[in-house]
Amino acid sequence: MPRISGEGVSGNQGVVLTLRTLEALAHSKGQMGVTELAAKLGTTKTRIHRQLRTLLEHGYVAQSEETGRYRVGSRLISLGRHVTEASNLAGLAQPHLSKLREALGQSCVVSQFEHSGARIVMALSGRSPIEIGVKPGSLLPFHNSAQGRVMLAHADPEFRKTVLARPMNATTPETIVTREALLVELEKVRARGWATAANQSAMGLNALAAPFFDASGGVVGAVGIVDLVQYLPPQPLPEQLEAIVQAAAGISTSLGHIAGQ
Amino acid sequence: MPRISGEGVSGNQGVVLTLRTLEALAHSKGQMGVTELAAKLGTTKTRIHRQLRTLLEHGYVAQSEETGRYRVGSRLISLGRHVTEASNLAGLAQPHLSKLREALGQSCVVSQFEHSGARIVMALSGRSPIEIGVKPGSLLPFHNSAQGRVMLAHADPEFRKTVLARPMNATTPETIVTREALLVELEKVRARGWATAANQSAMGLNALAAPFFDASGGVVGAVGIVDLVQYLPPQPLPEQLEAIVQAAAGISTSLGHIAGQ
DNA sequence: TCTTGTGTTTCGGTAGACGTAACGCTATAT
DNA sequence: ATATAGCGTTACGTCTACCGAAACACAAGA
Repeated sequence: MPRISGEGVSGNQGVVLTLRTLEALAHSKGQMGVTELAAKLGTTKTRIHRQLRTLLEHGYVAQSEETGRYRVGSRLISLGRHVTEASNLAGLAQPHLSKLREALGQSCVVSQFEHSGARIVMALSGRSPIEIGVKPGSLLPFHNSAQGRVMLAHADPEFRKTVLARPMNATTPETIVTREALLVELEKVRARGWATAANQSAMGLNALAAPFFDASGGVVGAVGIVDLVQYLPPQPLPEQLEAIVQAAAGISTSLGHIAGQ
Repeated sequence: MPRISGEGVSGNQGVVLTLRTLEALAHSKGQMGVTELAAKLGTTKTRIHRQLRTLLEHGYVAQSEETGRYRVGSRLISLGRHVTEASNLAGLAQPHLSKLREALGQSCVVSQFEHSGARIVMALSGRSPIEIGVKPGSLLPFHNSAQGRVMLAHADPEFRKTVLARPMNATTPETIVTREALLVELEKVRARGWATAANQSAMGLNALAAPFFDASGGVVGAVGIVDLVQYLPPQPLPEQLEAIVQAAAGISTSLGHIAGQ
């Protein structure tokens, strides 16, 4: 007999499987097989297969012609574009960034997590007559920038592993370029929730960054300040730390993240 | 008796309604009611309501506490982020942009459609010693930029209407600032598939842009070139037109768009 | 106060989704 | 070569979980 509604369980239950399937496909960078999905989602192959058939027919997923595995489809991408546009990271982060600039007077930056690094989304230049900052649209490497490090530290462990396997170039004599050293640094960063990068991308330059997260707990991007080491020491001032952490927390909240993991 | 599979109809059918519901919510900027959704999707209130209940329980949609209407939820936003990241407009467009720069030697730009204007995603500067271009991350207005105009011309008619109702500032004496004149220009742009903007954002400057689309046929962004009017006349050269249109078509194809609307 | 609109709930019947099990097929290992 | 193991896919009968029509509770106007 059907459980009508009562409490807790209600509505369609096939739907949640579908959405979890799409989530799994979206989170996995490449393609996924039926069996793999069934195992990951704890259900039978048949169910997954039927769902995928339907999704395939409507263009939400696509199937590799040769391997038979499935990947995100064009219609889902289109949906994703509309959704992210509605959420609008730049607009959401702007008040927090302005407040940060107001409080510290230094160059402030918001960047977004991408698989190839930290993409600068927005920047406000500091009050100092000397222009220190990064250009919007540019991509910061994971290994030698505060923004990149703090994202990598909070990213999916498996993804972190693949990044650490990539070769790292030294932009200064002090740049961390060995897998082991960076691993140690990242562990420290993850534990305290913020990262610095003194003399890492250029001598005399430092940055301080903290991550923000969305509702699912995944890291979306980072907010940070950039300045000369003289004004932003390797061990940042308490007010700088507090301001950054607060700004990051504010953006997280705006993104629907519930504090406390 | 169940129609097993046969041809045409197969798989779950509740799923497609759910996804169409999410699409409807994503496309409408604000919130939507149960009745409204039911009418739009051609089904009963009951069905929609149950779907929404399930989606609500899992965080894919959110419900306004006071009006009872529904909007996109945090978890869907998170999904959208992952999906769009996987599609990666910047990476996709890069080869086409490089080819364009190669062919014309002028400053080339890719921008993405946003509700407040054309957001510059990527730019390559030209071969000329004089630096002409736009900075990545900046936002071009709809009314006085070629990129903005070509997007607006191909955007949803209703959205175009709301944009045209907004006040427009004149950045040069020649800038089109009246609703009627812009409407005429947009109609021309839509018909021929490309836009220019000579002396519109600054005197002596011109731009040429063509739009690209995703699989659903919606405009995603535009690719364009920027140069002095001297080198990019109000009526662009045939080779410039051809190169731009080809680049745009190439990006469309990469995005899964099937040529011919 | 009556009407007309919301979003929400109930309820029985049925058709559509479910699991089990078998099918081709391709690679890998024997 | 041959056997094995894994993949994505299909078949089919059971049964459950979704569906539609109609009623409900509440809000806003007339």
